[in-house]
Amino acid sequence: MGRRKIEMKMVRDCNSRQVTFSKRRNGLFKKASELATLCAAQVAIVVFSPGGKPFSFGHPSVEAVSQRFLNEDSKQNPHVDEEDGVQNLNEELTQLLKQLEIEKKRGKELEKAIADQSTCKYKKPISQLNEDELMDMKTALEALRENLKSHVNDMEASSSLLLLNKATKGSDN
Amino acid sequence: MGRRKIEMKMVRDCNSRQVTFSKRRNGLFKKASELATLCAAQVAIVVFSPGGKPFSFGHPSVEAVSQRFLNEDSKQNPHVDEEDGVQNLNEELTQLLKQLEIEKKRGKELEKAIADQSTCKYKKPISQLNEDELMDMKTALEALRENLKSHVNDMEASSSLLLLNKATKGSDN
DNA sequence: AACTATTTATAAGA
DNA sequence: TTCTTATAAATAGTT
Repeated sequence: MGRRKIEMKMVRDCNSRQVTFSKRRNGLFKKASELATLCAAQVAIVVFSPGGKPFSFGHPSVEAVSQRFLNEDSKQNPHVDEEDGVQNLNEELTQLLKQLEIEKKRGKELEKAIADQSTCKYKKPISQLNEDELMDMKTALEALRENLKSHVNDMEASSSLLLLNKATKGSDN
Repeated sequence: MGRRKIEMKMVRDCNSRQVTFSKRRNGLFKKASELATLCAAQVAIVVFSPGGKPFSFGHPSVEAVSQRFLNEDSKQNPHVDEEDGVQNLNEELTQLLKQLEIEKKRGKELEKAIADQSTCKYKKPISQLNEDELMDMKTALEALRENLKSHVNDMEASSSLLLLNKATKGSDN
């Protein structure tokens, strides 16, 4: 979003990557702040820079939001308004299908990354890889994990939908 | 950022607030995703809507990033040198491998849970939902499960590869 | 859920 | 690093 459109791939140059990180981290935190203000929402963000340095944003605080999130998680009950059953279902389903589209796209890149690894591009010991090679490997692994994570999220959403069904169904049974 | 500039105060109208929340939440998560991709950064976001409904984004996962954040916190060891390439990257990889295991485990549990629920749920159509919705949902679920399987396989392969590398590296470190 | 008129974010460059 | 600026992207209000 600037002088040129950039590809959505890891920025190669170490310096540029750091600059991009700083700028975009600021942007992200600003957006989060606005979301919290405009919508009276609670937001928590934790980011690790490529070098492993932690940054965080929280409204009202990272800790408060985290705790609430963990509590909800242990409740096991998605708690959705029964009146809006179908409506919510549609929205969640739409969201879910959107995610699937994104994942399919990302899947292509993933295959490529895996292929690269398998074809002994990285058979050297890790300690002998140069920085770029390490970043490649790290990115490939993260992409892999991100891909699974998305599917896990999808499945969680589906799980919620199923629970919702159960609740809705229960009301007229 | 649209037809007009808006004041940075809570949106009064309940409906508008919900719309704004949805739009901006999507925007925030997209930005987070881009930051992760472009900069090889780890990001976790948790948001509660004005209605109290939780949403989250994580790369590689909310849990992984949170854990790492909490670890760093307890270590009270903020000595991270952004320029220290290989050493840090090795640590990153170790971290990622740990997280990989967590995700794999989690994914399998979810798969089982979904399987249990879906066999129970789809024996009978739910009266409040129309046929299209049900079909979509079923299709989505089936696709998701297949995708998860293949990606878990990918991850296992990749994980083995990296472990092999690490073992090799151990001998000369 | 789409569509634009605008505002905002930001990639390059200084 | 911080500022500038041309351009891409996000989004507020609208349909």
